Amino acid sequence: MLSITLKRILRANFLPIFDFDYAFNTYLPNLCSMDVGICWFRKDLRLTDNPAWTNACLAGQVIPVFVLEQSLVNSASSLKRDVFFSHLLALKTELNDLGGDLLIINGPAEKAIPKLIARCGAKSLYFNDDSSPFSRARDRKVKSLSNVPSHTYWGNLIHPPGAVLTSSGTVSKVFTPFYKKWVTTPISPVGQVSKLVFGTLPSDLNEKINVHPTPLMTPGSEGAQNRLEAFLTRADEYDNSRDYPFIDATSRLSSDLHFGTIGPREICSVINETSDSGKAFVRQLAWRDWYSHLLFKSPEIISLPANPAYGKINWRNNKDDYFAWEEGKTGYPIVDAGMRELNKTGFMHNRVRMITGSFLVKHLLTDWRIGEKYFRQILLDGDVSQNIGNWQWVAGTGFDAAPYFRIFNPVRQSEKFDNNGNYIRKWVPELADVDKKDIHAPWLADSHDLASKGVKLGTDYPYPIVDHAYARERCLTTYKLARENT
DNA sequence: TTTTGAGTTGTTCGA
DNA sequence: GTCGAACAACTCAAA
Repeated sequence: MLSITLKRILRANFLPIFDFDYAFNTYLPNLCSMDVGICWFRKDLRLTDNPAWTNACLAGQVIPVFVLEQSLVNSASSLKRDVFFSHLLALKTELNDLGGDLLIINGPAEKAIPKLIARCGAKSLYFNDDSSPFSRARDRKVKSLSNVPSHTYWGNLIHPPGAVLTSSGTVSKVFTPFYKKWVTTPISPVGQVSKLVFGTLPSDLNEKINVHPTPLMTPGSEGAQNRLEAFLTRADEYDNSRDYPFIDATSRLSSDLHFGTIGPREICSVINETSDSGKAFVRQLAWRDWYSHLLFKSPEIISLPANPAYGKINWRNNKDDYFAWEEGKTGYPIVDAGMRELNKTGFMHNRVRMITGSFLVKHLLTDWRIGEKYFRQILLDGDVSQNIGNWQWVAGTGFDAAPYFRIFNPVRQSEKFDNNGNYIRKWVPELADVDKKDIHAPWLADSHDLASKGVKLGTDYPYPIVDHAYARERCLTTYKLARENT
């Protein structure tokens, strides 16, 4: 449960902490006079800082529903699926504890929601918006087929698309001017849930879910609150330490933000924004909004480079290279460590995401969309808008992206950010005994030294699949050619 | 309309 | 080991 301190802070910040005593003891509504509304949960599996839920509750009797989209469920890794189902069941339990339930029905939503509305005689539909093109197309259909008013909110962002614009009314294509506006835009409060009356659920529609509970994280908003609290104890170190993958300095809230077990405004409200670390962290939430706003305004960036100068890169897309990358067998320890952390846990430290992403795109000249797809499937925080924005950044094709000639040197990065090699040792156990001086580039080490640590290159750990200096030149040439041919 | 200044996260080379 | 410049010009936002 929430600590007393955190609860106090949240209340002080007028966020919608549910006051159950108030709801049940002081407000006794007249059931008959209240309209029924559907609250459609999507990537907002929480009851606090959730404007769709808050407004649905205020409006009348509420029927909470989740629609299982098989295509989405099937495209996620089994781990991501289990984490998601665990969150979903946690929400269901939370609603059960309040005397209600979460109806879980099979999609597609454009059939399921209108059917449910008709079945329940609902008068309105509430949900939180999503900027991904898939979501928007589906939501348009749902709205047009529903025959009742839809009330939608951008509850998963700090500011909605359109709220942070340049003086000419566009979304800034450069981050810093966006951020300057963003950070001075007042955050609109989400109203408080002051009453809650559940409508009668057509329980015969409820689907059964098989979950393999994952030991990786406590599910639901309770788990998310625990993670937020844990982060707050080390948040002062964020600015100094967040770049070092072996240090537990990042918030680890990205997956909760993706599934919506916590809301960004709630996180923002407990961060000390006067400190350097607090500012740096909140700035990351601005990036999150920015990428979402950009995708909302320019849905084509889901598959096309935001910068048309890079529309004609001659990708190699070599399959062997790609699979070596995916499996963490490139021969560059920091790259392999990152990919193995990802494959094992569904998470990768941000610094290492840049290194592995840059390696795939620039060293191997693999189309960024291939890496984007893989990350989105496997990452527990894999989110369309964020993944697109970050991969386009790494590839140099995005808005305000890394310049094409900025090519990460995996060895320099490794020396700089994992100097002792502890991150590598954790995820590439065959190198666990290798000395600090040899671990970043084992192919440069004395083979006898390596052998004494139990490593024979080519047998126990691969040689690098490509030479850095060669790959760097190849990348520069290829990108230059693409620019010239535009 | 024109001008000005700024721009997430790097690398390499030479002094 | 440390420092600054070059990389390659460019685009964008704001004045």
